[in-house]
Amino acid sequence: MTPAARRPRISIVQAGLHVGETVEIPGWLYNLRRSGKIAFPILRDGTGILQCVAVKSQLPESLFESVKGLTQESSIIVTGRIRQEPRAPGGYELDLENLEIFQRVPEAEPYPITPKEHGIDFLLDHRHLWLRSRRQHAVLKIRHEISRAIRDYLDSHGFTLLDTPVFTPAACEGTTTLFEVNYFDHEKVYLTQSGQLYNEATAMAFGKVYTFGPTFRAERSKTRRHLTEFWMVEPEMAYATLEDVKQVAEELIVFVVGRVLENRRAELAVLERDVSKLENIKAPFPRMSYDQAVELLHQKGSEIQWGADFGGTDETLLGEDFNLPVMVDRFPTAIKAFYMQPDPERPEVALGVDVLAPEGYGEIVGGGQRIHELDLLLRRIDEHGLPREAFDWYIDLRRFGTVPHGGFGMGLERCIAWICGLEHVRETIPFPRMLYRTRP
RNA sequence: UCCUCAGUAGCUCAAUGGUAGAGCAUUCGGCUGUUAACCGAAGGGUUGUAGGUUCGAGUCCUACCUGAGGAGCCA
Repeated sequence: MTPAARRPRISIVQAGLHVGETVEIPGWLYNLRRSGKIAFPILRDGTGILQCVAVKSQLPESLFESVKGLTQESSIIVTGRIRQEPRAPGGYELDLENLEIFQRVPEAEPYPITPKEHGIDFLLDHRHLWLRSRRQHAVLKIRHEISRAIRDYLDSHGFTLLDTPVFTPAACEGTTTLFEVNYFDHEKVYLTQSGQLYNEATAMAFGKVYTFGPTFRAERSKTRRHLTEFWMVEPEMAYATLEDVKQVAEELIVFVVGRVLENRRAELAVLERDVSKLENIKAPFPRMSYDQAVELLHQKGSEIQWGADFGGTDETLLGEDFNLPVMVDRFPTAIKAFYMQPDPERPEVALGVDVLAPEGYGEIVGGGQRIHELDLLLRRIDEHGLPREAFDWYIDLRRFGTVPHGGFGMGLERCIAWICGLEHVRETIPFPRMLYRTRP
C-alpha cells in the first residue's frame, strides 16, 4: 500500500467516532469464526475488541484465504469501514477490505491459551500471555484506575509524593520477615517492608507526604490474600491525630471506589462484579474499638482472647453485618509496632486503626498515630529489644520540633481484589511474586 | 514451618486392580451472520519421579518432586 492510500489509523475504543469511515486498526487476532464463504475475525488491540467481517464474494480470493487461515494472536493490521451492528459484540463492526499480517502464529505451535477453560497453574506459567485475555485486561485496567485515583486524591489534598528507599538497613517493624540483600559490604541491607519511618522524616519537612511503591515481606504465607512483593500507598501527616488518620483513610477509600464506578463500569461488567455493593460504599464507615470488636466476635462464636490479633475468619465475621469497610481502633499495645502511640488515658491500648474491607477481603488499611515524645520512644525501643543505634535518625525526629503525627498504609492489591470481587490477589498485579512462584 | 488436596494427550478432565478415553486446540473436508459457532474425519500418551505389593497397577503402599488451598504471620 502506498503512503498516499493509507487510511487513518485508530484504536478500537475510538470505533464509535468513525462510523461510516474507512480506517486502519493494528492489533492481534483474538478469535476467528468462519464458514465457507464468510469469516468473522475478532480483533483485539489493548483498548477493546472489534468484530470484523470478511465476505468471500466481495474480496479477492487470496485475501479471503489469508483471513480464513489466520491463527489466534497473530499480529495483524485490518483496514475497512466501520459500521453500527447490533449483532456484533460492542455494537460496531468493521467490513474488512484489506489485511496486513505482521506475524502469523504458526499452527505447529499454536497460541497456548485457548478460549476454553484452563487451570490456574497453567495460566500462571503463561502469565505473560494470560494478560491478553479479557478478564485480566479488565482487572489491570481497574488497577491502573485505582492507582491513579489514589494519587489524584492525595495530590489534591496537599500531600507531596516523596519516594522512600527500597534498600533499608533496618527493620521498620518486625525483624523476621525481611529479604536480605547480599551486596553491600559495610552493613546488612534488606528490601523495604514499609516506607513509614522515612515518611515520618519527610512529613516533618513537607507536612503531608506519601510514598507509593513496592514492598517486600518474607512471610511464608500461602493464601489468597498474600504476595511476597506488593504495592502499598502510605500517607503520613504532621500535626495529626488518630482521628485525622481515620478520616483520610475513609475519604480515600470512598474516593477510589467512586472513581472506579465512574470510569470502569465496562471492566466491572466483564468481571461480573455486583456494582450495587460498591455503590453502597459511602462515609461514614462503622467504627468500633478493639474491645468492642472482641465482644462482637464473642457474640458471633469466635474464641478470640483479648490481646490477640484477629485471624482471617475474625476479619470476615467483623465485616459481615455491615456492607461497608469497618474501622477498628485502639488495639492492644503489646501486639502493635514499637512506634505506635499508646492511648494516654489507657496505655495498654495503642492509637492504631485497621480498616477491614467488606465481603471477607480482610485488612486493607493499617495505621495510626506515632509516638512523638523522645523518652517514650526510647523506652518502647528498649522494651522491644531493638538497638537504639539502628534508629538514631528516627529518634532525632523527636529531638528537633517533634509534633503529634500519624498515617497509614493501604495495600493496593487487596483493594483491587475487593473492588474487582476476585478470589485471589495474584490476578491484581501483572506479574505476581509468591512463595513458590517467581516466573514469568 | 505445619495441615489438606492434586499431578493421565498442548489444555480441561474421565477411566470397579483387567485392551488409555472424551471435549477443546491442531490438520483435512463441509457450511453466507457467526457469538467459547457448528457438522464429519485424522494425528496426538514413558499416566510427575523412583521403588514396592500383585498373575496383572493410571488405580493399592512407601519415599521424593512439583503445584494448589488453608493455618500461623501480615497489607
